Amino acid sequence: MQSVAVVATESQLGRSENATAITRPSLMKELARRGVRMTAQRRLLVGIIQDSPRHLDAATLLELAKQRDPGIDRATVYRTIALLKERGLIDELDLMHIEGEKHYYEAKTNRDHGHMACFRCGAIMEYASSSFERLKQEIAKQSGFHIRVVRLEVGGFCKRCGKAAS
Amino acid sequence: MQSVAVVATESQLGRSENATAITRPSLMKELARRGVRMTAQRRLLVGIIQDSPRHLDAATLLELAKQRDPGIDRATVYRTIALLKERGLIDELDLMHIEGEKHYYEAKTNRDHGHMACFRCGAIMEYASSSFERLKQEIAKQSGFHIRVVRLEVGGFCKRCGKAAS
DNA sequence: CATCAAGTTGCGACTGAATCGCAACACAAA
DNA sequence: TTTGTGTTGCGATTCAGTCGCAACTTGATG
Repeated sequence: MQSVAVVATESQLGRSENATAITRPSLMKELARRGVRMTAQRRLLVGIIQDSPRHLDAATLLELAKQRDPGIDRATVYRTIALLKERGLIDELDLMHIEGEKHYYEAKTNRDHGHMACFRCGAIMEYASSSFERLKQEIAKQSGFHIRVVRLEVGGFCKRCGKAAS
Repeated sequence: MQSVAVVATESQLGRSENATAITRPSLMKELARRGVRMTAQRRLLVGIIQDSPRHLDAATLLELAKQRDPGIDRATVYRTIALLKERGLIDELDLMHIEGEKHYYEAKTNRDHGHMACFRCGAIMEYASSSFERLKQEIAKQSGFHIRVVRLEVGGFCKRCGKAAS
């Protein structure tokens, strides 16, 4: 049995060619479709999340948003994150708390993927594979659990840092 | 290809019979073996973690410890948790933040396992399987990543609650 | 078994993420 | 345009976790 994996650094996600491409459906359209009231602030925040090549934490998202709307408030950022999370449009990550206790967010992709965080250099890599999909199905089947969100995080040392350490 | 899984509720962990038993090596002995200085506080905290059938958060651990040593301090609890975490003797969980932002801890078992959290009833189930082991190995092999910790968390609805909802 | 340096504890002050109630405001349906 | 409902900004607040420091333990050593 072979499995095809997608291993990507943050900025490469979606450009991998050895497996099903990873894509992000439009958050804005999804919200409109579901009849969620759109405000200038939400459009701004959702746009930033959608277009970000990095995993954003709430404080960074606020900073980026302030560059375009200096009046935007922290509470609005948290409320918008909660909105997107409840509706399953973004995923929340801890990235193994590699840098403090904050949470990171990313627009949900068509394929679930895990995150590997290097304790030494801080690199974040994403990993999607058919084995991961199979594991999810197995969990659902064997336990009768109805899966809504999956979070797979791996901490350790990346190839480079693993070598450097030994 | 078949995989043998261990599905267990919190209190059943380790009593499953359809797969490799899940066991917890003695934290106390491990610490002694590694030459870590033992104090009354550490012995108390480590004992509580080791024997707990539940996943403990820092505040609960502090409460339990205070029943036997009222003078014990929050900072000591956090410092002991950090000590055990650094040495890879306990795992840190979020349990999908099903109840606030706190972290939960459990003594590391001989087998990695994921946690399923039911958004409706709050039940926590553990899941270990050979597919999970295979996925870990695949990740390590394909990306050259040296895995230290793995966290697999699944949020959704348990069998009961899934039925009740529909 | 007394000594003592190094490691650990308790304390209180502090940080930083996240939440809340409320009055002012904006959206979109009519 | 109007209007009611949902959203925002603000400031105060909560809550988990951290830190510096003086007092105290531990366990290695003679």
